[in-house]
Amino acid sequence: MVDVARAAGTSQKTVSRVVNAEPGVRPETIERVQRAIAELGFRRHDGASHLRRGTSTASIGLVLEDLAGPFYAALTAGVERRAREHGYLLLTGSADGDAERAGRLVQAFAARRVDGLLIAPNLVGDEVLTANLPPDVPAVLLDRPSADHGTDEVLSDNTGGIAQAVHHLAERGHRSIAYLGDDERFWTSRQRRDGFLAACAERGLRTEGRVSLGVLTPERIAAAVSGWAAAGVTAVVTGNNRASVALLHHLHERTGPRPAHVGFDELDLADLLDPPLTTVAQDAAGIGSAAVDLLFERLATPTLPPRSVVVPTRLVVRRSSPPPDGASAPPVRNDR
Amino acid sequence: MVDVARAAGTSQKTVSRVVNAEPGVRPETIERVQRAIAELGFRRHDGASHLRRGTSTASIGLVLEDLAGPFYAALTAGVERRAREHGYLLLTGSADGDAERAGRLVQAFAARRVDGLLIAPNLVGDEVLTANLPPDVPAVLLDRPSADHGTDEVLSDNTGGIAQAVHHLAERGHRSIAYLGDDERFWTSRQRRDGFLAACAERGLRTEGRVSLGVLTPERIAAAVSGWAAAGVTAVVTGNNRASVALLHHLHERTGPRPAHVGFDELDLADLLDPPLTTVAQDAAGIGSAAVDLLFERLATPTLPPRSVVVPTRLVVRRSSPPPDGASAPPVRNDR
DNA sequence: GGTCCCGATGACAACGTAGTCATAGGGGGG
DNA sequence: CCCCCCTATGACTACGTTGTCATCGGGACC
Repeated sequence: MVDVARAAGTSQKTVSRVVNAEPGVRPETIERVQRAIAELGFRRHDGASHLRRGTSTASIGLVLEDLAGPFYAALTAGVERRAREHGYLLLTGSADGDAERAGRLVQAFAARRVDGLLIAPNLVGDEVLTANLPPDVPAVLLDRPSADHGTDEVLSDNTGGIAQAVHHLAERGHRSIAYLGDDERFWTSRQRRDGFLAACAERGLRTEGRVSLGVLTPERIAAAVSGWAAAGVTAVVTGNNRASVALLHHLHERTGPRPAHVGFDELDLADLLDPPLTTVAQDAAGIGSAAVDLLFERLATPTLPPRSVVVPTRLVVRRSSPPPDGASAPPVRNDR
Repeated sequence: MVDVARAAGTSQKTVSRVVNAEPGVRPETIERVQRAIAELGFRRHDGASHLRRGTSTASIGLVLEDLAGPFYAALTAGVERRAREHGYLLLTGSADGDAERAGRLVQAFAARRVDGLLIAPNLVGDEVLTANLPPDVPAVLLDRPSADHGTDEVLSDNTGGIAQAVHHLAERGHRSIAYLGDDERFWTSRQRRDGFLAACAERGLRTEGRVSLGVLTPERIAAAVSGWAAAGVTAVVTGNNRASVALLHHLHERTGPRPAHVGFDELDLADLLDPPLTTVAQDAAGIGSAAVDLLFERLATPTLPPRSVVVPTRLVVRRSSPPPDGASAPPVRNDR
């Protein structure tokens, strides 16, 4: 601005006025300053401006588990869209399963003075965040709750979504349903398993020996599926995208009767599979934009109590979940 | 730092020394300062630090077409990983097909004083970027060249990848191959079409009436496919992910003989489709990390001439590209 | 003509940090 | 015992910007 002022034959303060479109500058002065700005290629230094103004940086930080997965990509898109609507910029980073890395990201974002943080890594425990998150930086947890409920959070309706899957299968006549979950270090894996157990209990369905949670190795899946076949299982619910794909691979390479299958979380090509996969679709973009909304509300009113938003899921019935062999779908119950 | 200094009974400058681990501070002083930092919850203001130091902000800006697509998600992951290895933070934004929005993103990133820009939106013309990109901010174009070759660029080997697909089909005995491309406003759509024409010419294959480029409406695809069937087409190459999916949907809802199909760009579930789809896989993450490498090289040596990096593709043969009916695969030619 | 007021502009300080240089205190060598 | 040098520390200033207040000139009004 000093250089521009010299070129325009005015003071640095007047340049500031022109740059910020403040009133009370003569039109011809504005003209001179703008010409000088164009000639010198001047750009305002936003960092210095924020420093002096003491205002926010109009940016938020997003910590993810990984950037490439479709769920996180859709979530990021939802976050970025809503943030941009507010004129905010988005900083992103992925933890890649490393709690220390997540902590460093949180600290780096905080040092950049982001206005708030959105924290989604599923494999990282609370302790790292509470150790790294400065108390004056508002944060929203995504897709996972905080243990002490001190922060806002946005969750998928895991329990309800799994219940949708179980009820759908039960209404089609399945009486022996299994659950295949991902690594139990994922909170969502455990949460959805619990939802599965609850929904089965509500339906009076047995679950003993029908639940498998853990790292998705082909061996574990093969063992689980063959055990289930022996137990008369006719339908499987998979607890996330990766579990769905793992089961599909297993079934793909194997002959014999195919259990009905409902997958939690939508797959891009679900309707092109053979058979097209019935899924419980999560609204990843909706989770992202809801989180941004929570964050802005908290920035406006820091004294709000911690809130928890549950984003509904949607059952997308395709052809992978027919009634079991020999049974036709019973009439739909009317009590729900 | 002033507050910390008061609490520690020292000067602000000594706090700065402790924070930056500068030598020449007595251990007990360090101790006192660190205690005060912990008590007050002090964090250094990175923006002020960068301002005073006059150094870079250790951040780069990434402008994408959209954040949710699998190609862009993988690309972002590659960028973020490499940037983090250098201790850089990543700002992201999507243009969503809007050139003006892309320009605003470029300006916002430049005002934040990012050290460099990575620009990937495929639907946006050069003019917006040249109008918005300050000459002193290094930029790398991704997945699309610049018209005037003034900036570095990283491209997929579109021509070579399409040639891989054509040669693969030709070697299996196909003599009448068609190309289905996405909206021709995408530079990659046109580039891959040209690659298709060149590869067919090299093989002596006719292309008249076998190339369809444009918005992927079901109507256009149906018209193209039925036209091709009349022309004796036995194999189709699709020019990107969306074209592959569109064609798969069309084939899925239609009976009759199924042409062989090779898709440009990998699909997550390609091997679970029926039949599993032969693809030309792009290395999206490799494109991203190569772009970051180019950027850092230019930051180190601003006088480098503009460079163009072509990232190779990889043909993944699956079962959607068998020889045409009645033909067995001829022996593989040895001249290549 | 004097006073008041308003529009336009500039001088100065401050945001939080780090570089430069000065200074105080202490120990060793002459 | 004096001087020198080294260690530890602090005062001051600048980075680029904006808020505050002062100043200057001119026109309107009495």
